[in-house]
This record gives sequence, structure tokens and C-alpha cells, in this order.
Amino acid sequence: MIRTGTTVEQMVRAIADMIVTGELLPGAKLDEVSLAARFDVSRTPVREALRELGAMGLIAREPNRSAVVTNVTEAYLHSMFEAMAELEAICARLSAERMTVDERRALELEHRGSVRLVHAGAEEEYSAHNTEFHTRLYRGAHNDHVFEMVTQTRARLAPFRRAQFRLPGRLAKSYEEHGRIVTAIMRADAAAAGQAAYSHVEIVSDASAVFATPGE
Amino acid sequence: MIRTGTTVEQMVRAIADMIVTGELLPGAKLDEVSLAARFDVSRTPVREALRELGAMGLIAREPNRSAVVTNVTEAYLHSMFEAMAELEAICARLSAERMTVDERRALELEHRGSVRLVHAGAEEEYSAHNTEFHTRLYRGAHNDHVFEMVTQTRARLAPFRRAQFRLPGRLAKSYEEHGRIVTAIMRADAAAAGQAAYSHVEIVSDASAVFATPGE
DNA sequence: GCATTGCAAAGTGCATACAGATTGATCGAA
DNA sequence: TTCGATCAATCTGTATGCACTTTGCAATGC
Repeated sequence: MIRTGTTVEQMVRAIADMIVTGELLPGAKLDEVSLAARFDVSRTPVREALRELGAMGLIAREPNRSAVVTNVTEAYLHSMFEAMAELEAICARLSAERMTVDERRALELEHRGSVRLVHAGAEEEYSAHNTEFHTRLYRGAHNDHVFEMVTQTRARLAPFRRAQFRLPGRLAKSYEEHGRIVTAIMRADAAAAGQAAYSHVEIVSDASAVFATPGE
Repeated sequence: MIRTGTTVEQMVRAIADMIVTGELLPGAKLDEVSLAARFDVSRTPVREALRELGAMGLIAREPNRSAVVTNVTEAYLHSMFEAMAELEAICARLSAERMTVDERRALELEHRGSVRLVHAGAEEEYSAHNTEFHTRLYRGAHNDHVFEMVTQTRARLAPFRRAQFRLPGRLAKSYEEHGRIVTAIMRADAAAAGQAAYSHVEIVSDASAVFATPGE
């Protein structure tokens, strides 16, 4: 643990990870004294961390009440997946128009390299590749604000996507869909890239629907 | 001032307003003791408010250094306007597909009612109508997450748009562009609505470019 | 004259303490 | 037995105090 300053930042990351990885389930209470004890700090930095997590949408806070991990309703989850599809489509379109030669080449290499993971059925590794692939798309759009929005949305959706690659045949399907996006981008065909990216997310959304918590 | 609980929230709103209205210029330091004195509270709630403002992107914070009002670079500002155009386009498309009959009627009435403000040259009032008009579009998309993103982006762009309606002929132009959006939505023509909304923002972006602060 | 080091003032980071709010339980009355 | 009220335990909201960091200035050495 770094001695200085960033104590709160570390707690934010740690707690966010616990939420995203499902260690803290939606509805779980986060009381300040327990967290303070757990991280061996006083309540002051805990409160600041909770405030930041609240601003990130990961927890809900009400006056004089413990913070609780936000219970994403099915309706809101659906709206996030739809928004994610739109954002991915924007990134793919802009990437098709704006990626440098190097970025295009790197994207294609990243994609081609993943074919062996598909054949090997290496879910964990493919998941890492998948993150890298999409991040390249987000960066390739060359729009910082879009990058922020898509990154945040992706982070909030993470807990609901974790198991998606466990579904049979999902790896091959994902690879095929990635291929369509790559092809369109290499051709600088913005419309095709956008459509391919949109339907890619759409399908992931359907596959993950079973993991949603029931609405309140 | 409400006695209980929401002290921090009020400070967040107050400080955000000061930044958005230009009372606090980019680069201005926000030291905790002065703010505490100004709002007549201790430093603890001030710190929490600053953390939240940091999460909102309105101020930048570094360890052991005073918070400073963020100086949005021209590049980032441009990315926000572009993102805004994309988000407005999404809302317009979805509104064209999903708005209820009542929502469509209300949008059209809101639009038609504004024609007298254009003729009167009532800039302030038209600005209020404009906000209402766009908010209807955002709600009409029936997607909560998109609504959040577009609302946040709009809030962050607010300081750079304030003077836009002062430009000669801008009111009439805005009205005309709104009309195109409304027509497309009444026809449930998603593509046309999206394009009309996109170019609407694009033009506003150009008009506001002169108000951007120079990049660092 | 210029650079470097030391120091002091000011500000941030965090801990602790106290006040107010909430919740659950227990006791009493209908 | 059940409903209601009161009280205690617990937790949040805020104030205050102390330690550490930064920064500007001044003094000293080159």
C-alpha cells in the first residue's frame, strides 16, 4: 500500500472491484465503520470513497442511511445494453473513418491472433483478448468523451457479462462477429462497421439476460 | 437552507453553478478552508463536495494540492460536442420509433409554441424552451442510461453554449432545425430524425467554437 | 549575482469526537 | 394477543485537531 495520498483512490478501486466481480451483491449494505475497520482507516476517507462510488453509479446513498450496492433493474440493465450497442456502433463507425494505418493493422493482428484461443476453447484468455479488441475500437474512434462514456458503461455492465463466454459456441460466434467488424474497418466502411458492432453487442445482451436481477 | 443531511448536495449544486455560469473560471483554485468559511461549514463536507465535483469532471484534484476548475481543452471540447451530436441523434432516432402519441403531440405543441419567441427575439425565453424541447427528445427515447449520458454531457457543455443564442439569426435557424426534427418524429422516420438532430448540434458546435478556452 | 538549502506559512489527508437520526426491541396498555 | 410508545444501540453527519506535504521566501555559500 502506497503510503501517501491515494488511500481513498485505492479504496474506490478495491470496493468497485468487489462490486464488479460480484463479491458484493446488489442490495448489500456498505456501512462505514465496517469498511473503515476492513481497510484499517478512519471513517473520513471511507465516506469520501463512498461518495465517489455513488457518483459512479455503483452504490446508492440516502441521507442517514447506509450505502447499498445498486440493484440494477431489468429495465435499466436493458437500457444500458442498448446504450452500449449504440456506443460500440459509434466507435466502430468512427474507427472505420479515423483509425491510422498502424491502428488498423494492430486491430487485425489482435483479431487474427485470437483464432487459436477459439480453437483451444481458452475462455479466460479469449476474454482478455476480447477486452483488448474492444478497447482498440474505443481508442480508434479518436474521441475522448465517447471513450469515457463507453468505458464507464462497459464497467457497469461487467458483472452481468462475466459468464457470457461460458455459453457453448459463444467463442466462435464472437470471433466471427469480430471478423465482420474488422473487415468493415479495413475497408473504411463506416456504416457496415457500425451495424456489425451494434449487432455484436445486441447478441451479448440476449445471452446475458438470464443473469439480470429481477426488477424491484 | 434545509437543516439536515443534504448540506453536501447543496454545496455541490452551488459550486457547480458557479463553474457553469463562469463565476469560477477554469484554472481557479478551490481551497477547502475558504469554501468552508464561505458556506459556513467545516472542511469535512467541503472535501466530500469537492470529491463529487471531481467525479463529475468539473474540477481536477491531485494529492496534496488544491482542487482547480478543469480547463477543458479545445480537443476535448470538440469531442464532447461530437459525442453530443451522436447522443442527440440516438435520442431522435429512438424517439421517432418509441414516443407515445401524447409525447409526440406535446413535442409538436412545444415546438409550435416557440415560434412567437422567435419573432419576438426573446432569447432568454427561447433558451428555456430549447432546454425543454431537447429534454423531451431525451425522455422520448425511453432509455434511462442514454438519458443519463446525454444529460451529463449537456451539463458539461452548458458553459460553452450560453451565449449561442445571442448570435444574429440563431433563433430562427434553431427553430427551423427543430422543425425538421419534429416533422421526422411525427412521421416516425428514425433515420431522418437522427440526421436532423445530428446536424442541429453540429451547427451549435461551430457557433460556440469561439467561446472555447485555448488548449494547454 | 546566482543557485541552493533551510525554514515558515498555508493547505491537504486523515483520525477522533460528538451530535442527530434511525431502527429494533421491550414493556405496557387496550 | 396485538398495537403502540419509549428507550437503547447503532450508524450517519459534521466539527475539530494533528501530522505531513507543498511552496514561497530568505539567507547563506559559491
